[in-house]
Order: sequence, then C-alpha cells, then structure tokens
Amino acid sequence: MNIFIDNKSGTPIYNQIYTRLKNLIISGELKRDDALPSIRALAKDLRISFITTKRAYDELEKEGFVYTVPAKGCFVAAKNTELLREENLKSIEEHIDCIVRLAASCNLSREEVLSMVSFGFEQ
Amino acid sequence: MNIFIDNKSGTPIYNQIYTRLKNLIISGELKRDDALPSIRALAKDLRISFITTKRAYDELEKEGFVYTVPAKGCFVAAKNTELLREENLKSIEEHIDCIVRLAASCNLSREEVLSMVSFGFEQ
DNA sequence: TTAACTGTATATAATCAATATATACAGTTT
DNA sequence: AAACTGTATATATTGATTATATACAGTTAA
Repeated sequence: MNIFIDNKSGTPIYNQIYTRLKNLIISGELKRDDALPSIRALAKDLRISFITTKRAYDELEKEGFVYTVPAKGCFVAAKNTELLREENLKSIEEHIDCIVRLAASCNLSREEVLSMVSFGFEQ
Repeated sequence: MNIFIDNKSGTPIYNQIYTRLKNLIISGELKRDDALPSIRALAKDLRISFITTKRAYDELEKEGFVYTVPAKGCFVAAKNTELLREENLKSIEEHIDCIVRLAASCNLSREEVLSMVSFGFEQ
C-alpha cells in the first residue's frame, strides 16, 4: 500500500495517512469501489493503534472520498473529482469574501483587486 | 476609557481589550501619541491581573499600533492607517495565493476566477 | 530622596483541544 | 466457530492558551 509514517514530522499520524490515501484516490491509483486496507490491517502494518487509522478513514469519509460498510470494509467513493472541485470552489468563494472585506476596509477598488488577482496567476 | 469585559463571551479577556483599543485607535478616538491607560490602572479598573492587560498591550505593540516606554507608559503610534493598509494588502496577497493554488488543482482558468472575484464585489 | 507610579521578567496554575490509545461490542465471511 | 470487518465508549498524554503572582528596575514628583 506504500504508506509510510514519519514520526519526526510535526503532522499527526492520522493526518499523514489521510493525506496519502486522499492523494492515491485523487491521482486515480485507487479507483472507484476499490477496497482500502482494513483499519486493523493497516494499523498492524504501521504498528499503530487501529483507532488512529480509523480516524484517518473517518476524515476521508466525512469529506466524501470513501464510504465504509460496517463489518465489510472501506471503499473508494465515486465522483471524487467533482466533489473536490465543489470543495475547491466553495473554498475559493470564502477567500474572495475575505478579500472583499479587507479591500473595503482599506479603500481598495474592485479594479485594483482584480489586477492583483490577475498578477497572482502570473507567478 | 469605556472598556468593558464580557466574561460570558468566548473571546479571551486580553483579546477583548486588544480589539477595543485597536478600534479606538483606528477610528481616531485615540490620536497619535495619546497615552493609553497604564496596564496597572486599567487592570485595577477592570479587576483583572495587570499581566492580562500587558498581554493586550503587547499584541498592540507587536502589530505596530502602540509603542511603550518602560517606566513611562504606552502611547498611540503614528501611521496606523498606512500600517493597517499594508497589513490588509499582505493578507489579500495570501488569500490570492490560496486561490491560485486551488484554481490550479481544479482546472479553473484565470478568467473564471476573475469573474468570480468581480461577482464577489457585487454582493 | 523616598513614595508612588511606570513597564519587565520569570515562574506557575488552570483549562481545553488535539492526539493516540485500549477494551468491549456487534455484524460478515468462510 | 474462527477470523475477519467496522463501531462505541472511556481514557491517558501532550501541548497550547489563558490568566495569574511575585520580584525586579526605571521615572517622576512631592
């Protein structure tokens, strides 16, 4: 499964697992309805508590990347790219809201902001 | 001085003081080189530890809104509006960076993002 | 010069969220 | 029945946040 834990890195174990699996799903290495390793098998493999792998899977499920069936296992959900796109759009909207508020509080016009954004894409 | 503490609100005391003073400075009610109440006097007034008022003042100083002179007091710094503008610009840049990254990961073009931003200003 | 004020520095206590875990439970498969 | 699956509950540890006391050192003005 190629998941490695770096105990020295500051990021929590459950987060490392979550990120790695998410990338595997997004990149397509794990396809729709593929079974993920069971939380216990993966935990045994990584020599950590299965509660920790469960947490990573819970996060993945909460964000719609996987679905789990009690007593059966955890599987890659469909429509991940659409889901990711929706999430990103929502996130972008939030950033824009912040920008609009900040711009207002320092008298920055729409045009000035637009040129800043446009410039941001050139970097 | 009109500073009130709401113990029921979730925001920390030092933060309430910080926000209130910052608003007084930005709005111009406290002008350049005006003396703020001493950390001890304010603490006595609010019936809290002066360490807490000190923390609020430390935050204000770190962000450039006030300067303190040991054994003399704490005073409103100059150029607050310019400073605020700079801070806001930096913050906007950061939001733009995030947006650019998000847009890239879901194949959103510069033009699409620009129209989203433009739309954001209409709300 | 001393009393009363200013801010500073260090150490500490309480609280809370985050992280990781063990254990007991219940359903599925073979 | 044995061996697997995920679930639920309770708990321990850690670290950051918040608020504090106490001892210190400089300034001011009687």
